[in-house]
Parts: sequence; C-alpha cells; structure tokens
Amino acid sequence: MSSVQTIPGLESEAVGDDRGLLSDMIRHALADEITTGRLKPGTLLEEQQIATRFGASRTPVREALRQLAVAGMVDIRPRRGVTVAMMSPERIMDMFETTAEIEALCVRLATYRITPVERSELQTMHDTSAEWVRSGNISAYDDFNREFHEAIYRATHNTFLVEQAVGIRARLAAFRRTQLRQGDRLMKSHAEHGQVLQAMARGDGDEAARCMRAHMLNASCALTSYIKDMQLDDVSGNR
Amino acid sequence: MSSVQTIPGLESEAVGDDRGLLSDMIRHALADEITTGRLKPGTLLEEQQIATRFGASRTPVREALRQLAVAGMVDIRPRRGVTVAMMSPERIMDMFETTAEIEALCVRLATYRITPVERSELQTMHDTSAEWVRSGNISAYDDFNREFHEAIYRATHNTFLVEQAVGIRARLAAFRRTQLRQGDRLMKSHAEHGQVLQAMARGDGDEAARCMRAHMLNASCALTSYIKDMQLDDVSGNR
DNA sequence: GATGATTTGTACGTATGTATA
DNA sequence: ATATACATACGTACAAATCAT
Repeated sequence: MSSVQTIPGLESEAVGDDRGLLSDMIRHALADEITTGRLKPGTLLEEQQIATRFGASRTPVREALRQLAVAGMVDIRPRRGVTVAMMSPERIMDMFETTAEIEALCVRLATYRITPVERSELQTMHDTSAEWVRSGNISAYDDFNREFHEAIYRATHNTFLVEQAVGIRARLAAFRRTQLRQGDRLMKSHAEHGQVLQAMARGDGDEAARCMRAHMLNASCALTSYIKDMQLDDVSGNR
Repeated sequence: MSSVQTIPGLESEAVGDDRGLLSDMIRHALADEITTGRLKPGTLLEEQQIATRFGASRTPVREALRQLAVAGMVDIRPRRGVTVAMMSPERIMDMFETTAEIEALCVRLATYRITPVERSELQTMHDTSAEWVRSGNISAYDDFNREFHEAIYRATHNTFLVEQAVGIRARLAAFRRTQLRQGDRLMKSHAEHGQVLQAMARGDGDEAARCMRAHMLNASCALTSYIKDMQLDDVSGNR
C-alpha cells in the first residue's frame, strides 16, 4: 500500500535521503496521515504530543505544522492551536471542480505534446489496469489511477503545471480513495479512461478535455453521498 | 504603491490582528520583497541576519523561511542555507503558460456564473482603467490589473480556484510588473481586457477563454526579452 | 469573573554538518 | 587532506496567552 503522497514543495529531495531533516520526516508522516484520512478534519494537533510521539522536540514539529498550513492541510489559529483543515462540503466540491478543470486542461495540452513513448506507456498502464478492475482490487486500481493521471500531467511537459496538479490531487486523496468503492465505479472509471485515451489518440484535445472533465465529475458524483457522512465533526465549521 | 500580495495560505487572519505572530510578519515582509523583485532569485537568506534585521530571534525566521519554501518562493538545501527560489527561463515560461490556462479556465466559468452586480463592477473597473492608460500611470494600471483579474477569479464563485489562481499570479508578480512598460503594452492590455469583457457579455465562455489566453500570452511575449536580462545569476541553475 | 493549568510563541544554547583555507 | 570557521538543526527554557475550573 505504497501511499506515498507527493505534494510539490513538501519534499526536500529525492528518496534515499535517510539523514534528512526531522521536520521533513514529521511533516511527511503527518501529511500522509491527513491525506489518507487517518487524521480527520478538525482534529487538534498538539505540538508536545506530536513531539513525544516522534521522539523529537517541539521545534521541528512546529516547523512541520507551519509548512502543512501553507499547503492548506492544517489550519493555524495563533495561540489557539493547529487543527487538521476543515473541509466544508462546499469547499470539497470547489476542490473537485478545480481538479476536474485542471485535469481537463492538462489532458488537452498533453494531447498536443505527448511523445510516442509516453503515449505507449499510458496505454500500457491503462491495459494493465483492466486486471485490477476484473479482480476488483481497489487498492491496486487506486494506485494505478494516481499514476495514470500523473502520467497525463507529465505529458504536458510543463513542470510547474504538473506540480500544481499533483498538489491539488493529493489534497483530495482521502476522499477519492473511498469513491472507487461506490457501485460499479471501478469499471466505469476504466471505461472513461479509455475514452480519454481514444480522444487523445485522435489528437482531439478539446474532446479529450471534455471526456476528462466528465470523468472527474462522475467521480465527484459518486462521492457526493459519502461526503455528508464524512461530516462527523461538530458544528465548529465557524471559528 | 500598495503592493500587498495575498498568497492564499500565507496569511493567518483578517486585518486588525496587530499582535500577530512574528513569523507571520517576517514571512509577509520576505514574501513581499521576493514578489516585488527587491529580493532577487539566488540571494542567500541567512537566518541570523534576517533575525537581527527584524529584531527577532532565529526561531520565527526559520518558521517563515520554511513556509516560504512550501509556497515555492525559496529553496532550502538542508544545512546549506536558504536562497530565493531560482527561476529558470523554462520554469518562468511554464508558470506563465499555467497562469494563462488557469485564467482562461476562470474566465470561462466566470462567464457562466458571474452575477449582474459583479459584471457591472468589472465593467466599471475596466472603464476607470482607461484613465491610467491615457495618463500612462503604470503603477495604478498594475494595481487595477491585479484587481481586474482577481475579480474574474471571484466571479467563478469557486473559492478554492480563486485561491489557486491568486497564489500562482502572485508568484509571477515580479515579472509582470515590468512587462507593462514594454512599448504600448498598456494600451494593448486594456484593449484585450475589453475583448474579454465583450465575449463574457455575449455569454460565450469559450471565446472569453480564448481571448484571455491570448491576452496572457501577449503579456508573456512582451516579457520574454526582459527575462534574459533577469538572469544575472551565475550558471548555478543546477544544484 | 477570577485563578490555575496547559499550550503556544519566542529566545537562546549546543552540536552536527558544510564550506573554506 | 586536515583543520578551522560558520550556518544550520534541534533541544531546552521562559514568557505570554488561552482554556478550564
């Protein structure tokens, strides 16, 4: 279950950096727990508690929390503590719409700029994923899904855009994960990927964009019902 | 010269918070100096130096720098120091393209969702800006320009998208500022805004998006020549 | 509403790692 | 190549504010 969430700007260097900064380790750990949903919105994050948990002092913990705040994953109310970012249903929908639009944007650019090698890799990934659909391996499909979409980002050959897209996608990971369990979403998702690839193959960027937008909105709809259950936090949506 | 750059996630609370966090003050100050270009890419930022400059200890400075790193405004090389983020010409172009696409995206959504009041305000802003074009008041036009584009973001009624758009725009502020001085860019910019507004008035979101994309790319071209001069930093584009 | 406990915000000290002579 | 200098990374200490009673 390699749930390595790569949030641009939130990783210092490539893998293998074992003697990395403590604040980085803590930040990665917390970011992962937040994106996977293990740390639910509204949860208070006490510095000392986290520090002892990681066998560190408060200093690196504070730095980690401050950085997560910029990434929008936690909210800091000065002198009142840090909480996992509250996501109102409206905000979640806004984030989904933004993701859908940015993905559509990416796939349009990718259609015009993808290299033969990239196209081949993308198709291979897609074909391979059929196996996860057949076997109902949601976890594997979820991993593939991220790889698939990120491969499209990269095919834009716009590094900055890739970072933005990956960053936004990561922030919705907790919600997307469960979305695939809804009904026959897995199969539909696969089919929609196929449509996107076909439009890309025809070089029709606008159509690919439309397909992608529809794909994302379908995923969003599959999620809508679930979101309401997610709101197990009290009425403290305000301050 | 009210150059208040609002980077989403980089401000803790509304105005009036005088006894705010020191790290926030420092971060805002540094962010402003970086976005305005007063602090040039590649500049080394020493903790102690900044601390004494702000009459603070190194702790809040460190937190500020860490946060700026997540926002992509500085680069941190562990135990080697913090430098103002290097922007390669390729990266700048990537950022410009991304901005152009996101602005296009925003104006399309805005076309369908803008309220009559918002539409009126936007038109009024545009009309008023004609005065700055006539008088050649670049500073005033630059301020208006940001307001104009952000008003379009807001007209999407997607809070998250607004935050993303504003954040990306802010990171290009240093480059955009000078771009308006190029030739008759001021007048052209105004005319292009008018075309965008006309397309919006017709309810033609796709055409508005095309106009906006063209508008942004024109601004980008006006800048290309300038960017090369900006590269006064050595060949240390690598690590 | 006042007081005590807890937690955050800032300052400072020390060690480790990096750059330089 | 070794050693020196220096900046960073982390820990600890204290002050101030928030909250809980």
